[in-house]
Amino acid sequence: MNEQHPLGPLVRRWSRHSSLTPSDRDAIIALPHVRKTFAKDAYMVREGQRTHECSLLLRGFAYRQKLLSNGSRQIISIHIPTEFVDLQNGILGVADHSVQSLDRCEAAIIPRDALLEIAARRPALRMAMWIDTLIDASIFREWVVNVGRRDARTRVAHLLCELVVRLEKIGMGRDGMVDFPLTQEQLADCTGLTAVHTNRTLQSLRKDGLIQLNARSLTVLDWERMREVADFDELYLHQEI
Amino acid sequence: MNEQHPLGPLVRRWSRHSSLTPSDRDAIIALPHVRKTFAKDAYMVREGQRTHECSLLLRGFAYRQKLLSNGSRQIISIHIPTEFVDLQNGILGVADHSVQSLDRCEAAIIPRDALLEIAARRPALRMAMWIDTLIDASIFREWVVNVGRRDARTRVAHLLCELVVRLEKIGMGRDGMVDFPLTQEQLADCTGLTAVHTNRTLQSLRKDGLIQLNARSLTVLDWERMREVADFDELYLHQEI
DNA sequence: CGTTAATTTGAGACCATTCAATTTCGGTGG
DNA sequence: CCACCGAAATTGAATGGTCTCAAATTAACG
Repeated sequence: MNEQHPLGPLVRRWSRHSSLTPSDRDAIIALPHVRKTFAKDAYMVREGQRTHECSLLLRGFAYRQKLLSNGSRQIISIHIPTEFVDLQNGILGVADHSVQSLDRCEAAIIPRDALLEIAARRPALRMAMWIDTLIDASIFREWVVNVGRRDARTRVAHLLCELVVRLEKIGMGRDGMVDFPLTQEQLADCTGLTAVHTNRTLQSLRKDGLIQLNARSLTVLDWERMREVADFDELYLHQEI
Repeated sequence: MNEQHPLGPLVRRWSRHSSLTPSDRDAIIALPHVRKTFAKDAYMVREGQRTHECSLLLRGFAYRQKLLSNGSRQIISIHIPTEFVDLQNGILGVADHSVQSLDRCEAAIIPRDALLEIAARRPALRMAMWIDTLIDASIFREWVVNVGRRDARTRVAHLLCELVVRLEKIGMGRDGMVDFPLTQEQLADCTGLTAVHTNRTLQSLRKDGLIQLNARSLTVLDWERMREVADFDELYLHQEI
């Protein structure tokens, strides 16, 4: 029963962009792993650390960040369940940034060698892994655009759109409403703004009837107009379905 | 003679991060390809285009960009000789952004299927390709940090550092002096600044005796201090040697 | 229900932008 | 070789978006 198995979601994710044989699916399910729970704000990976395993997020949210010498930080990406938070580290061998949990979350820890081994033996799976890292990269590119060339309002709206779409893709959320665990300060660190200005920007989006955001819950009220305001085109997410 | 062969530089680049057997090297050299010259400012890849081939830059510089609905643009990355400008497109199948030449340049156009085929048969080469795309992604992450959380001066300095280091790695440049084909407007589109402010920022770096920049030539005069000013740590380039 | 974290508000300062004009530079034709 | 041209670089002044700092309010949590 893949449906109940902790690695079932990974099978489903990879099936979306790669065509897997039944035996590929079995190979995923057979991956050795241990489940691990992380408290809120726990480090899942530390910058500079050598990698021996990869973490697949099963429940909860996580983010990747880089700290600057002047004390500020930039969040590089947000991760939602069914995603690897550090697949690239498993390949490059050393983490060039940290990963932290956004809330209490659960992950399947898979030995790096086990992943490399199924990658070596199973063309479809290695392609699926590669594609995962390429989609990651595509999202990074869009983030460069977001922080580089969009004003605060558009920038924040774009990030919200991305998260809602990604959450809906994995079935977490309906009618534009999703669980939303980011504080405004974290939102600010995603968008390169200050927390204060992020607050004012959110108020502006609220006032215009575009979103509703409170108590861990985000709703996009007018998807049509939101998409417009956010300059949002989801092609870069490469999620055809 | 790999030294004279157009794909020789690719052998050398991949050898830096992956260990290749002689037969791997031969397989690279045997890749079918055609040489193609691009005029200055020519499109090498267009956003939305389906991919049938990948371009390896042999001479000259190129950049990837995204255009926004408000008319502005963000440059996503700069590419120098020996790099693929669109390896990820070859895998994902559709280009989510454009690639343009920065000056007159020359590329080896390799059929996508030929690359996929050596990737399928040669573990070391597929790993080398994957690593290339992962290093790309790592650079994107650093760019997010750069435009997101650094002020103009640090931001521009950081970009200059990155380019000098990457150019020196491939033997183009000595003693901090490199061929530099970016206009200030393009520099601005890399850093999310305006051309005017980029100009003032460069002047400030010049005034402080950090760089010399004119007529397609950039020299870092005080590498120690420049590194400091730029908040530059090259770990993210993943170029051990 | 107290305590801390998160959000909100206000006012002033500043970094970067905008717009417009001027100067320099690289390339081209006479 | 010089005159010319358009592109690139430079300068100035005014505007504005975002930041900073500090305080007040609200929400989360044990």
